[in-house]
Amino acid sequence: MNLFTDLRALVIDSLEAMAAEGLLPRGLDHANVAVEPPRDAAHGDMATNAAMVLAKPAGLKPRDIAEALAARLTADPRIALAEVAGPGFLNLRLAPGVWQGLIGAVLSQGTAFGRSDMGQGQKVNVEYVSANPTGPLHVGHTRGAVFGDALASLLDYSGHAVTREYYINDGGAQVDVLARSVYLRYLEAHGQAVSFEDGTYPGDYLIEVGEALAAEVGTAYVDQPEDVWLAEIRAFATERMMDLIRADLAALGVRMDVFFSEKSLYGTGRIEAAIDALRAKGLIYRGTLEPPKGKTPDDWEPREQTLFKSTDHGDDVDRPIMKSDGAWTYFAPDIAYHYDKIERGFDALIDVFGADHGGYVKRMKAAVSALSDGRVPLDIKLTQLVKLTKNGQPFKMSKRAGTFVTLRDVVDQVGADVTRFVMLTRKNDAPLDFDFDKVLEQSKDNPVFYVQYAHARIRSVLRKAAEAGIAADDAVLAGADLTKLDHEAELAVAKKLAEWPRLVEIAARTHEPHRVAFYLYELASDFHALWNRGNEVAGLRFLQEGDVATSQAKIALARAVAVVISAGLGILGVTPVEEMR
RNA sequence: GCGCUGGUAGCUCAGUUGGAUAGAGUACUUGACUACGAAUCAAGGGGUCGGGGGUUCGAAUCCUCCCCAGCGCGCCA
Repeated sequence: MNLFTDLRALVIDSLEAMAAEGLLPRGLDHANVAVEPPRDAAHGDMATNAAMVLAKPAGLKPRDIAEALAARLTADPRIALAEVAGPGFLNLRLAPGVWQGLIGAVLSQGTAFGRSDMGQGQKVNVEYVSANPTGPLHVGHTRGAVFGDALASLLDYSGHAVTREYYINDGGAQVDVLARSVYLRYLEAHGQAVSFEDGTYPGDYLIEVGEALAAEVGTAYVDQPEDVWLAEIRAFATERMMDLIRADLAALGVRMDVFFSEKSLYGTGRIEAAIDALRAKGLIYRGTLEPPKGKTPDDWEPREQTLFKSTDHGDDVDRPIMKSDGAWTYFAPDIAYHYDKIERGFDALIDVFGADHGGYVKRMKAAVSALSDGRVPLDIKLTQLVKLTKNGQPFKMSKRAGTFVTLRDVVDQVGADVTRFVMLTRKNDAPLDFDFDKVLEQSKDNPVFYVQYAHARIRSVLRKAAEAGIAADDAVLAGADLTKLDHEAELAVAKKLAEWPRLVEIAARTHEPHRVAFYLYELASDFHALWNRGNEVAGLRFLQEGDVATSQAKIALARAVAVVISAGLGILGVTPVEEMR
């Protein structure tokens, strides 16, 4: 139930009726007609720009159109008042029954209130995290993980068929480095002294992997050349790292549908097939790239390479897909991977990358555009850095990795729910400050607490109602006499609830789950405001002594707020709390 | 040099396919607990929306040119 789309439909119907009567030209384009909540509540509950949008094509004055439209709209029982304002806005005030009906709808639909069929079952693939399987996840991954996961949930909630996917970079040189690092730990487990040179990974987390390997193969690899053990240890270590990463994700409450191995693309003809698909479109050629202007590398020398003509699909320069030694560049398997997604039949692709991969966006979009002939849109969301602080001081510590703060460090300290919510209190492409003290602070400038507190207060009301013997399960509340909710302070909260389905669609369309977090904060704020007005106006308290019917109506409102908070937190992957501790 | 992402109140940030007088939090000032949880609420001041130009009935939002910051820029993924 989305009141805004309902009312927009009413406006469009009215405009068409006016056209039929000759008040407006026929066949006007209504695409830009909007019905929105006005910024200023004094302007009513909803406003439409219809008259201003249509004035020019209709050759009429905006206010004349608005007057005629107003007269027609007021015939609908939902419209209490329609008045023309400003340059031609039509401000609508809705009948109280509309808002009361909305509360009933929330209670009968539960957290499904706000679900949308906007996606129409479209198959969407959301790829996120995709960290190299060389160690535990760190804070940067945490933000991407939370963002991707919430975005996936949001798309699901708005009617898309979502696949959550992780691309395992197990095909490149970095897993060889991992294998060598584990080999050193393996030797260490056999009592040898080792040192981590040549960029090998010194983190403690590989100690147990080396020990496990030693337990499994004994001394078989000791003093053996690399070609004896590299492939074996690489497979062993990669598997261990993925176990570690899966456990990290689980600790954060992130569950993937698909783990896709880069390695599975090699030696199977799949990369070749993808490149051939591009070649068939005339997009693969041998050529030499110009050096970047203004920044020629010292060791630059012209080199002929196999290139992908990505400039045909919006990129700035063509991109190499094969090294001079004949091996694929990292871009080639990525092309093959996205080709695979396209062939799996997804209608839309989303990749969540760290901001340091920003330079990769255009070529990836070009590849998907080329491979799908422009049919499959690829949106790439970049997540900016997380600046960790504690007491305002830069925070650098890791129990396990030595050099970086891990996902586990964060979750262990503040919990998964707080981590997730805080990570979503910024737009994905803006840097995020994460203060270990602040996020646990119990005050209104901590959104996590503020929203949870509102939910806890509502649960408290329900407990009090139970003590007072007032029936307050959702079925009873949905059937309560909601016409008793007629105070403007109460209706204001109902109006905020009415925005939820609209907010969901906007957030889903823009791929911006942070909007959910901000909405929840606003909803909580409206609820806290109503709560406090009960201090002065006894009639606004949720429990009305000796008046079960009125109490039930007011509890219904509170419960509806809790339902929407639960729905929103559900999208963010956060569990609503019963009480604050 | 080019590209991407940002620049909004002292500080941290929102801002709806372009909509009315640009909003929160914080900080500062002042008020509200015989109350369903005052961990909350109410009120006040605080702005060249980085700058110029353009499109539009209307621009923080779209176009263009500059300034500043972060990131990236041919065989690393």
